[in-house]
Amino acid sequence: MPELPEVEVLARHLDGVLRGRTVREVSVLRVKSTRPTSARRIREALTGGQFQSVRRRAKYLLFEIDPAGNAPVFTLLGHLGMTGRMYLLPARRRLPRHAVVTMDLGRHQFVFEDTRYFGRLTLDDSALAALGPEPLEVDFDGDVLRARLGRSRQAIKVKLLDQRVVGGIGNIYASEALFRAGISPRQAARGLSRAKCRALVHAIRATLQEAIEGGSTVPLDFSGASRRDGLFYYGRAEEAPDYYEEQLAVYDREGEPCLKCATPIRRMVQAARSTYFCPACQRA
DNA sequence: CACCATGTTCCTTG
DNA sequence: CCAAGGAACATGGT
Repeated sequence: MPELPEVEVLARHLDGVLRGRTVREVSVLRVKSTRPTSARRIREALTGGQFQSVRRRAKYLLFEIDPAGNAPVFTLLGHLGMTGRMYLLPARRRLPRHAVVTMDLGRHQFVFEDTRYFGRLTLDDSALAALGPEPLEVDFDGDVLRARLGRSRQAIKVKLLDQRVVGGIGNIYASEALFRAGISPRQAARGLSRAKCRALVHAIRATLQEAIEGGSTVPLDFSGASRRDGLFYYGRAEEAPDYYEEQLAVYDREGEPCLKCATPIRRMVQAARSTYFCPACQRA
């Protein structure tokens, strides 16, 4: 689920529901999910604290917390991994099987649920330092991307997944942006011209922005209680229109006609991940 | 049983 | 030292 647009939509939602709320109690049900911070440190840091804001950086959620007492404001870092969800439930509501961290907020409880345990809720923010630029910031342009690609011979698709190059793009939007820009996912990063880099940046921004808007205009169910939700699988309310399928031009559409030229979409594997592309619109 | 999955990190190889 | 590839992490769906 979670690439930049999904995390952005979730961050806006959580900011609205958490701002000003006080943490009465914290339960760490899976020690793994807070590492390297211990469960005890998480409890001590958060208990009695108040949420000031929730923001996003790349695929990370940043919870600004004003702690109990006179201690300075600090940041709690969240990452959803592949299957993480974060949402509020009424107090005392039964927890899902894979709840990993919960916080008692009074009438509600905050739930971090994570089936595969790849996600994190931690005080360790060291991962932020290595992140590349935010793709939606104005200073991210073709020349910035080109400089970050450097002399690498690696395929551009693989490079877009490298969070040090640019932050927030995942496997779905990497394929989508390359299709939109008409660039072959196999293209060596160092071989992209200035013009191609500009086109790619434009495609990345448009793709991410549209996904954010799509997620913002649809009623979302962040608990995923309604099954069967495509990309916003954390995600889309059952009665909502089938937004996801309509949005994605190539991802998970192997064998289906290209929306531009009707050539069958192909799937291939790069760096052990699926890449989808149109062999006609995205020539090497 | 086989294969696949929206992510990150670590180990190995060249 | 670096770049690149692949496995590992863990669970569930098809």
